[in-house]
Amino acid sequence: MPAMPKRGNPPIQGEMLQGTLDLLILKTLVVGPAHGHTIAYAIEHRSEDVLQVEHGSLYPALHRLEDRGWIASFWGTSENNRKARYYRLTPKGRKQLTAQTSRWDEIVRAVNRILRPA
Amino acid sequence: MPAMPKRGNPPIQGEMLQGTLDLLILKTLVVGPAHGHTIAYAIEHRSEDVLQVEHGSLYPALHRLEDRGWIASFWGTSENNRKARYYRLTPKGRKQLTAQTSRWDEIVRAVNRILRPA
DNA sequence: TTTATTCCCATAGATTGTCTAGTGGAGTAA
DNA sequence: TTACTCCACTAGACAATCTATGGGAATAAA
Repeated sequence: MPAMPKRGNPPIQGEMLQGTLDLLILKTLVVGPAHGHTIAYAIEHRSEDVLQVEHGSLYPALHRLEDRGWIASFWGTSENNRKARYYRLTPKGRKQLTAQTSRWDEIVRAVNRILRPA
Repeated sequence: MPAMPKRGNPPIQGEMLQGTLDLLILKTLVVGPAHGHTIAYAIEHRSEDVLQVEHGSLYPALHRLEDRGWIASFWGTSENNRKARYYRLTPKGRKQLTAQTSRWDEIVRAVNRILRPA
């Protein structure tokens, strides 16, 4: 049986989330380390299911962020007693978060200037 | 000699503009038909040079939008007396503009909920 | 004990949209 | 004639995502 749709409007995937996933992951890790599943769930939940995070996007993103030194990983045990790879924000990642947040704000302002000129 | 940098922060290209270009083109055409050069200039100017539109992105986007029936094209003569392909918004494109605008707003709200929880 | 289910990590291949780096033609100015 | 600007367009590379899997390990059900 196919899964029931979540609710409300169709969730947003790649198409418009592009480039934003990294920012959202960094932000999610501010409160403390987390593993993949938790990160994806947090983003979906805190966006009220508007944003969807597919596994095929999540793991490449995590590896990408780790390669760049913005997050670091270690093995641990999840709340459900499963082996899980935890990610934590590095100092470099914290700077990135600040930078990417203002970049995001700037883009939103710029797009809105076009969509809704004064 | 290399071109001088425009001004202020580095302009935003693809990386974060992704998926937004179509929306911006549609919006630009609301006031009337325009050709490629004008469209790119309008987006850059009205965003106060925050958004950059490369030709290598612009023309594929225009062809894409035309394929989908959201814009239509015709040959004309530019203000500088050059042959130019003008694009105009179709009724279908007008609907798309409305849909994509609220979609954009929804994404911005969702991302902001994560970046700045209440 | 066996089987099914859930949790978690991970990858391969296709697709999409962008970028870089050009080509070419036609009007205009030097 | 030459150089320059305006305008359209393309090829090839690249980056981030998606779809569709696979697989291991803990738990629950049979």
